Amino acid sequence: MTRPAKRTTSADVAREAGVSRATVSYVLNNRPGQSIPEATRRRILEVAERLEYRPHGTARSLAAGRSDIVLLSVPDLPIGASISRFTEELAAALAENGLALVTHLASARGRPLPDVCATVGATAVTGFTPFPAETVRALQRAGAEVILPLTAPDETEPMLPVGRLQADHLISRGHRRLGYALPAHPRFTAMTGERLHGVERSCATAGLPAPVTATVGLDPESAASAVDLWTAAQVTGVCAFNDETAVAVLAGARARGLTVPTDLAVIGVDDIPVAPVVTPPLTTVRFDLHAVARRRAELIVAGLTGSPAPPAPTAAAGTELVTRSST
Amino acid sequence: MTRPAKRTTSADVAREAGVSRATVSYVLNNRPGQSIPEATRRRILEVAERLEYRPHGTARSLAAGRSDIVLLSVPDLPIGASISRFTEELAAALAENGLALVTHLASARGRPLPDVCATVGATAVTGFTPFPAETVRALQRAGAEVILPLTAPDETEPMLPVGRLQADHLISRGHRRLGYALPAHPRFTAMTGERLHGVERSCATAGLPAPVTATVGLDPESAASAVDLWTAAQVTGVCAFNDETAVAVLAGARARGLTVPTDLAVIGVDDIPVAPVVTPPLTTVRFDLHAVARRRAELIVAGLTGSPAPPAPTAAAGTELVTRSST
DNA sequence: GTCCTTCACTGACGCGCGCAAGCAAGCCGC
DNA sequence: GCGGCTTGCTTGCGCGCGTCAGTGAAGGAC
Repeated sequence: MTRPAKRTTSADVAREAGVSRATVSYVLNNRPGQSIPEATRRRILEVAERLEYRPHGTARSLAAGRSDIVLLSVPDLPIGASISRFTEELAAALAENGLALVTHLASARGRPLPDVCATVGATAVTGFTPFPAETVRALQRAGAEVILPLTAPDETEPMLPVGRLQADHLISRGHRRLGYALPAHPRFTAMTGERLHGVERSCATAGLPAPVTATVGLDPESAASAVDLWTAAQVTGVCAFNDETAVAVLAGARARGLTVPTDLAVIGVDDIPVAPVVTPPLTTVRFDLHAVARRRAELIVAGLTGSPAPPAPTAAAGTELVTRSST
Repeated sequence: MTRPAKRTTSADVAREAGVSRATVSYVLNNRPGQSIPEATRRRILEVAERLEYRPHGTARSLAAGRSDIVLLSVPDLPIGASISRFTEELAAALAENGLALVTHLASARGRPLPDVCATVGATAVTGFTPFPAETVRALQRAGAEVILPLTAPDETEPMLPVGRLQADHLISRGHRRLGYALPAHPRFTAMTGERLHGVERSCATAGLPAPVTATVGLDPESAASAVDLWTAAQVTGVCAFNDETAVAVLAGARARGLTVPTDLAVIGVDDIPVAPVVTPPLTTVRFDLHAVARRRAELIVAGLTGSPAPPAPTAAAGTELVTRSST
């Protein structure tokens, strides 16, 4: 709620420095192929500094035909902490390349993604899962040049190693029958598959039966029922979809008089802040979101500049076991 | 990584509909004071639909001198879950008014806020705490028209009721000496003051001594030391800055052989997902971030349109006690 | 003296849009 | 028949910027 307060334009700088706008533009973007004597260059830079000139991104985008805005489509409404952190890491990584991130909640009642893409003038669009072909086309018509993830080979199943790491850890501890705790909230359904798949693979590799899955809500009763199920199936180790679910399993075990980890071992994913201070401290798999976000940012920048994509990191990079007392 | 794929402009629609660009603009923005026969109107709308025309936000912003972008300055790097949720709620609430939110991590190594404001062409800038006067001026020069929060009366201490609610609950349970658990991570320091202040006020009102503060890190040892401090001071009830800290206090109490809530009562803030499944289930204060974000969005929209600000909600609205077994 | 090249710039266009002003046609009152 | 009013448009400007084509002056080659 303040006055418009006329902003300084490159014309102001040009006038003050006694040159034309074009020269100012060349200097400030230090465009190659232009011969500008050091004296002029310094003078322009000095004036720009003094007038606090900042190029108007909107106008620049219009002229250049491309903006510095990346649109992130976030699946549902209330999100887990790790996704939020991914968002922030991505924003930070993009910011280092002069790109701004705008997040769009893809709820049913909200505006469709291509609409938003057009109105903010985004040149790149990202999401957690690949977009349907029709959406991709609509986005392109809306001005998006880079759309990720596509179904590129290195992007297919980034979460699979997480499940493998969980299962391998339990198996190495001698557990022969594993359980898998699925989260109750529907917003996770898109992500559960991969992690569970990783656990199944490890079981198969070790010649063990497939994990016994159970849905665990965030209340003690729900968790206790799941524990009953696992006890009946002689499960001794449980991989949980995430740490919240794991903590619920901990509560369920306690409700049934089981001690962790001797009667039942539990391992989570995420290493949430409370993981070290629950009872017993939770063994978990930490996922290096920083690295994932960074890589995503690199891919976007590469796509925008037309440079080749950076090499893919090894599959399990950034996935780390944090051993505590629950296993 | 796809082709530019020329976008449809309003000129395309105009040509196809056999009218001028201005007419298209008038119809699509259904501008009052223009008399356009229903036939023409329908024809233009139909063509726009058919060509999948979406106005180019960048150009619109340039022409109108104002963008539909709101910039949110987020304090430090890794953020608590509740702040992330606020961000998302705000984005959703703004999206309903056709505004897009871009978040900027105000880290030291990042670009300064006014820079970002200019490059994304934001018309409104928000943050969690009021901006220093100098920053406000720089933002205005960068094109920001609305800057919140200012030190408006209704925005000053939104978190104070949270502390009051915590303390009042413990006092009503008969506790006469309270402790306050401060988080160890420096990123919270800007926010601890208000909540602690609320607790202090309630203590003063009830004629009790000021709360005994202790810093509690997210590890059992740190929490145990704090518990020792409180035990020595005959504290029987602890208000924690947030749920994570509260869970740590729970661990500290257990480490010292105290039972919760009989020996030591604990109350948190946020109602994080694991709150119902820790031992014992955590009593906490839930903060209606949805309402806060909504109100913030309303204030921004009001500021942008020049309409009067909506009435302030009552101070404690949206703050709710969730009673479980830890008190 | 003429021609060519390099240097150091400048003029002007266009990106897609909102909006002020203008303008032809039709109609009305007198 | 004429001035004035409404209706239904159109023409044209400008937002701030990137960028291309051009241009005058200086310097060198012959």
